[in-house]
Amino acid sequence: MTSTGLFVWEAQNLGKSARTRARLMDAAVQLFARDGFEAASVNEIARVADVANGTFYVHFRDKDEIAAAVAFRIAEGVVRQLDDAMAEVTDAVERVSLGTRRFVGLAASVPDWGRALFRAVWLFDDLRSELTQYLRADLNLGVRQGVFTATIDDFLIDTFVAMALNALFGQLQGAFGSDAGSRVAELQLRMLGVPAETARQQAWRQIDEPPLQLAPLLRPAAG
Amino acid sequence: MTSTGLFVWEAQNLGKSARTRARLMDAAVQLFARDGFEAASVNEIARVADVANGTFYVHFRDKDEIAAAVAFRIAEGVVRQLDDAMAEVTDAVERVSLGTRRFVGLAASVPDWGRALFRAVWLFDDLRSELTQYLRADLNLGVRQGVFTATIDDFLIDTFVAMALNALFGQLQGAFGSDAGSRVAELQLRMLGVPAETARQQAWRQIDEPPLQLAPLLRPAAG
Amino acid sequence: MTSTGLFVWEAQNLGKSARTRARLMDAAVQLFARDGFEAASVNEIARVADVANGTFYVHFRDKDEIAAAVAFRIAEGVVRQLDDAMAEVTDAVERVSLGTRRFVGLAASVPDWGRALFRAVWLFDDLRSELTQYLRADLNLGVRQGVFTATIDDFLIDTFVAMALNALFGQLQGAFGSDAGSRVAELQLRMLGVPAETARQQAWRQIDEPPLQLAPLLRPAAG
Amino acid sequence: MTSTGLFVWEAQNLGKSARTRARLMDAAVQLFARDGFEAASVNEIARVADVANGTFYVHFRDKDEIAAAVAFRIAEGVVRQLDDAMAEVTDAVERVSLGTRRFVGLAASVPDWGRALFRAVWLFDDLRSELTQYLRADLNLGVRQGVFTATIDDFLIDTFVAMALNALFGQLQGAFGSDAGSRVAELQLRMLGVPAETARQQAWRQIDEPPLQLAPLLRPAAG
DNA sequence: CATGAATGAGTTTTCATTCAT
DNA sequence: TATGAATGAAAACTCATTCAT
Repeated sequence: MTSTGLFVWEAQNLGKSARTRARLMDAAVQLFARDGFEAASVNEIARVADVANGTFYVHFRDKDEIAAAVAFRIAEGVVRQLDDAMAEVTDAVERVSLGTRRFVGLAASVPDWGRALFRAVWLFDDLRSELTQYLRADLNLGVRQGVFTATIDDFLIDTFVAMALNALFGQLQGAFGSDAGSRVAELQLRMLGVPAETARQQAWRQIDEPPLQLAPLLRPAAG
Repeated sequence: MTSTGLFVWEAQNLGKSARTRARLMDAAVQLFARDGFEAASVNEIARVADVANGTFYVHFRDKDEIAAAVAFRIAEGVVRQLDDAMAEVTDAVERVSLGTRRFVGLAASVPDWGRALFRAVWLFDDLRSELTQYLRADLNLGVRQGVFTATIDDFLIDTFVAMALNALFGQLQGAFGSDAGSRVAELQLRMLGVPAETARQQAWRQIDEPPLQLAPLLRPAAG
Repeated sequence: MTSTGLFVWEAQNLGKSARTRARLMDAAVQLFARDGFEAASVNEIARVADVANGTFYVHFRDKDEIAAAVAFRIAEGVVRQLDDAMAEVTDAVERVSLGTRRFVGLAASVPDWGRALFRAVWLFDDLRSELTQYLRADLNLGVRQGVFTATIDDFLIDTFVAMALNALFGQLQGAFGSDAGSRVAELQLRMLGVPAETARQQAWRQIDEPPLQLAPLLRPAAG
Repeated sequence: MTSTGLFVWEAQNLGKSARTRARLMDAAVQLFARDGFEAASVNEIARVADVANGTFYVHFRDKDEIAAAVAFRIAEGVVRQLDDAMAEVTDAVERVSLGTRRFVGLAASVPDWGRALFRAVWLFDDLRSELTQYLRADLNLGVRQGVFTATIDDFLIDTFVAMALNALFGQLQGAFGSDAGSRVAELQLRMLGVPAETARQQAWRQIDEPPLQLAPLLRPAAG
C-alpha cells in the first residue's frame, strides 16, 4: 500500500500517461509529508516515482503545480467522504463533532496524506474554502437549531480549522494518542456554547461507521 | 528603530563582537519574517547585517543556530514581559485573557518578530515549553479557583497555543482586524468553561496598560 | 497566407506525408526567423506545425537537416525568380542593380523568409554559391561589357553579398527604410567602377515589374 | 599566450579577484570565438578558466554580462589603438584606408578576439557606435576635404562596417589571405568616390607602423 | 506514417560553507 | 575577529532524441 501508492492504485486501469502522473503524485505526497514542500526536490520526486527527471515536466509545470494537484485531490476526497458519511445526520452538534473526529482520524489511516494535507492548507488558500464549505453550513445549522451561541464567521472557521489541524498534526507526530479527535471535538463544542456534558458525550460516543478510508475516495464509481 | 534593529539597540553598550552578533540577529529576524527560514540565505543575512558573509560563521555554526538564538531571545523577552505586566493580576480568567491578548498584540507592534516567532514555534519544540510555562500555571490556577472546568494537560495547552498563533498569523496577514486577540481570548475562555457572558466581558474590556513593547524586553537589566 | 505557410500552400496537392513535411518546414521558418536557429526547439517546431514531436524525426534527421532543407528551398526559389525576372535584361549594370534591389525587396514581402535566409547564409556555405552563381556571371558580363573595372573574384562576391545582406537585415530590423535596396545597389555600382551619376540613375529608377513573390517560387511547375 | 590569455596578462599585477575575473574573461573570449555565444556554457567558461562554476557568478551576473564586459573591453582597446596610431594622419582618404586595414589586421594578431568582436557587433548595438565614432568623423572629414562624394549617414556607416567585418571574418576563416584588409579598403574608397587609381594606391601602399597589437591596448600606461 | 510519453544529459543558477589573508 | 573570494553540491528546468504503440 505504501509502496504502490493510492493515486497509482486509482489509476491502475487508466492509460500509461495517467499511471505515470499518478506515480509522480504518490511520490510527491510521500516526500512533501516526509521533508516538507520546500525540502522536497523535483529530482527526488522523479527518483522516488522511478521515472526520469525530465518526465516530471511532461506532467507538471513545476513543484507548485504538483503540490496543488495533490492537495486538491486529497481535499476533494476527504470532503466527499465526510459528506457521504454524514448524509443521514441532521443534528448540528453531531455533524460538527463527527466531522472533526473523522477528519482527524485521517491521521491514523494515511499519515503521508495527513501531513501533505496539513502543509497544503498553509500553502493554498483555495484549499481552506474547499475543506470548510460543509463546516460552515453545519455551524450555521447549529445556530438555527439554537445549539451554538458563538458568532459564525471567517475568524471562527479559521480557529476551528487551526484546532483540528493541531490535533491532526500532534497525532501524526505521536504527541497525542488516537483520542485526539475526540478531545478537540469536545473543546470545539464547548467553545461553540454546547453544555459541557453534552459536548463530552457527543465527542466521545462510539462511532460505529468504519473510519475514513482514502482509497475509495478517489474512485467513488468503483466504491 | 526599524532600521537599527532591536538586538543592536540592546547591544549598543556592549563590545564590538556582541554588536556584530546583534546585527546578524536583527537581519535574520527581518529575513526569516519576510522570506521564511528556508528562503532566507546566509549571504543575504550577512549582506543586510552589513558584514562579510564569512563573519556569519564567526558567530553562528549555521542557519539553524542563528534561528534558534533569535527565536529563544524573542520568546524569552515575550514571556518575561507578559509575566511582568501581570504581576498584580491574581484572577486566572483575567490572566489567561490578558496573556493571549497581549501575545497576539505582538503582531501589531513588530510584525517581523511576530512572524519569526510564528515560524519558530513550529521549528523548535523547546520554544513551546518556554512560551507556555506561565500559561500552564495560569490554567491550573483557574482550575483551583474553580473557574475552569476543562482538563489541563499538554493537549489543551497545544490547542491553546494553536488558537493564539492562528489569530496572530491571521492578523499579520491582514485577514483579521486588530480585535483578533479579543476574539480568540473569548473563544478560549468559553472553551475552558467560563460562562459566555463573563468570557465576553473579560476578553473585550479595555486594557489600560501599554501594549507589548519589545525593546525593553531585551534589556531588563539596563532598563 | 501567413497562417497557412508557403510550403504548405505549395504542397496542398501532394500526399499527406509531403504536407506534414511542409507544415514542419513552415513552422521552422517561422521559428528560426523569430527566435534564431539555436533558440528554436524541435518540440516547438512540431507544436507550431501541429504535429506530434516524434513526427519531426520521421521527416528530418535533426534540426540541422530541416534548417538546411528550408534554406535551400528558399534560396532555390529566390534565385529562380530573380533569374526569370531578368531573362530579358542584357545590360550588366541593370542586371546587378535589379538583382540586388529585388533580393533586398524580399524583406518587405516575407520577413520570416528574409530572416531565415539571412541566418542560413552564415550557417551553410553551399548556400552562398547557390545564391551567387548568377551574380558572378553578371559581374563577369559587366567586365566584358567594359562597365565594371573591379576584379571579379570570391572576395568581391562575398563583399557584395555582405552589403546586400546588411541592407536586407537592416530593413528587416526597421533600421533602414524601404529604399535600402536602392541605396546599397548604388554603392555597389560605384564600387564596381560605374560612374556616380549612372549608378544613381540605375539604382533608383522605377521598377515596373511586380516585386519578388515567394509563393510562385516554390511551385513553378504548377504556375 | 593562448594559454595565459590577454586579460590575465593585463591583470597580473592586480588583486586575486581581478585575476580570477580576467581568467574568466579570457576563457569567455576563447569559447565565444570557438563555439559562439549561444553554444558556450557558463560551466564550460568556468572549467576553461579553471575555477569552480559558482565562482563565475561571483564576478558576473550571467553570460550576457561577461559577453558585454569582454566585447566592450576589446572594442575600447581597438578604438584607442586605432586612434593613437592615426594621430598624425590628416588626410581623410588615408585615415579611412588605414583604419579599415588595421582593424582587419586584428584578425591576424588574435583570432579569438577577432571572432569575439565579430559576434559581439551583432549582439550589442552600443558596440557599433563605440566602434564607428571615429569612422564617422573621418568620413565627414573626407566630404569636407572634397574627396568623398557619397552621402555620409547611418546606412553608409553600417555598410562600411559590414564590409570590414566580412573581410575580417573571411580572413579568420582562412577564406581570404592577409591582403583582405587592403582589398576591402580599396573597394570602400571606390564606393566613396575616390578615383580608382588613388584608391588602389592608398589601400595597398606599405604600412611602416607595427600592426595592431592587442596586449598593450589594455594597459596603455604600461605600454 | 504518426503519435506523444519518456528519457537523461546538459544548462543556468543558488547557496551554505571554508579558508587564506 | 573580520574579511570576501572561492568552492562545489544541488536545485530547477530544457530539449534533442528514442521508441513502443
